[in-house]
Amino acid sequence: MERRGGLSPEQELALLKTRKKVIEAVGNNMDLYGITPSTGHLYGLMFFQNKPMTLDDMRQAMEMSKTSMSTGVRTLVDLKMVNKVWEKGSRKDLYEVEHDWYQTFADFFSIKWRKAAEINLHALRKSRFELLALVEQYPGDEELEQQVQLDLAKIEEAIRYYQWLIRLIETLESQEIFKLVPKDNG
Amino acid sequence: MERRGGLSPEQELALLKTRKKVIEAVGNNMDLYGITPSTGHLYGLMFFQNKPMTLDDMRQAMEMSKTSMSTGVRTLVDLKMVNKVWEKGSRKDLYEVEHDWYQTFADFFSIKWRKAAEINLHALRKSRFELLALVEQYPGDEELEQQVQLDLAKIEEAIRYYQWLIRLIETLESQEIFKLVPKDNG
DNA sequence: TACTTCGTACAGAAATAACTGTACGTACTG
DNA sequence: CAGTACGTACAGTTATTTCTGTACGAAGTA
Repeated sequence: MERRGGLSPEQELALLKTRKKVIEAVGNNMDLYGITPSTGHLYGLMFFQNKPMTLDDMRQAMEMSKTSMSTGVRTLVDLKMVNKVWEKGSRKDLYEVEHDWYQTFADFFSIKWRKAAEINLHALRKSRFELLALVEQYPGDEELEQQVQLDLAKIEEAIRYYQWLIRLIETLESQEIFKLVPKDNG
Repeated sequence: MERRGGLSPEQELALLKTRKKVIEAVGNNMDLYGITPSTGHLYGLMFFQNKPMTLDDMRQAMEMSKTSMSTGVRTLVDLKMVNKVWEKGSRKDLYEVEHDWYQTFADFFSIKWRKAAEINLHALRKSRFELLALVEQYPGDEELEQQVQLDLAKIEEAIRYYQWLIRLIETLESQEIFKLVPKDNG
């Protein structure tokens, strides 16, 4: 029986077929991370690779341009889903997936959600300040005060929410979340 | 001083200007929820509305087609970010935002992330089953067993991760998360 | 029953995002 | 010092998504 890479063709085929289904399932749901389908597919491909990949490896496996691989892998590196690794003697950049998915999840929130929360929090606080100033500008104007109060109540509540969200993200960043929701199914 | 809706033009302008900045900040970051910018903007608009809106109200305020409002609001309703409300006497459908943002956050994970986690978990378990069957099909083939073992280890770890993720989402769904990460900044 | 009004399905147009090939800067190699 | 290999910026093309106008079914009204 002819063997390639230690496996018979049927065995290799069965392995690849099984991988493919997982790659597709995982890749399809990666839009939650704001990733395009093809970058998701690239990630899935790298997931089963047992050694770091170069851009040319990816290009060949994905049958796409090297430019696309470059931008796709950059997206994944920015999200810390993939790490750039060093191997002596190689001039090419090497990449491999971060296999700690708990960490990947935490990093995603740390990078994307935290940033959004901070931007919104800043806008809300500025808005609160401006509304309070507006009321002070027209002392005794009850109609104004009433209108402003409606907006202020919403803004205050939103501020509380974002503060909570940031605290939640911090429990992810500090690994404290695993004390609250343990990894093992105890 | 001329008054419209109880406020002077300058006051109204100041209020709208302040609102606009919040709407933009919030709307811009809504891509995290997989929502288009214009649907995000629609959400921001509705957020400051003090009464339920009809599709025609939205069309007018957004200066867009009614069809777009219909699809946009449907997206928001599907995500439970906006609720359809009933008002006697009105033939038109009325919508208002869900102001409990903690709930909105929890619903989002319940709807989107949980679904993705379950799909992936299913694919992974099926894959695990197939790989174990493959090994059984070729008893004593150490090379195969070794190769399969590499994939299996990754799959097992991924399964553990998704199980954890689903448990985390369940703490959101059950409000238990607020015991772990309290709303109030104690 | 005929006449409105409402929301949305659907097809085409407009806008946006993804992908490719070329070109170029950087860094090794001989 | 050429000469080569590498990664990516950039502009143009292709593909996808978003948005619009028309059309139509459902439900209310006279």
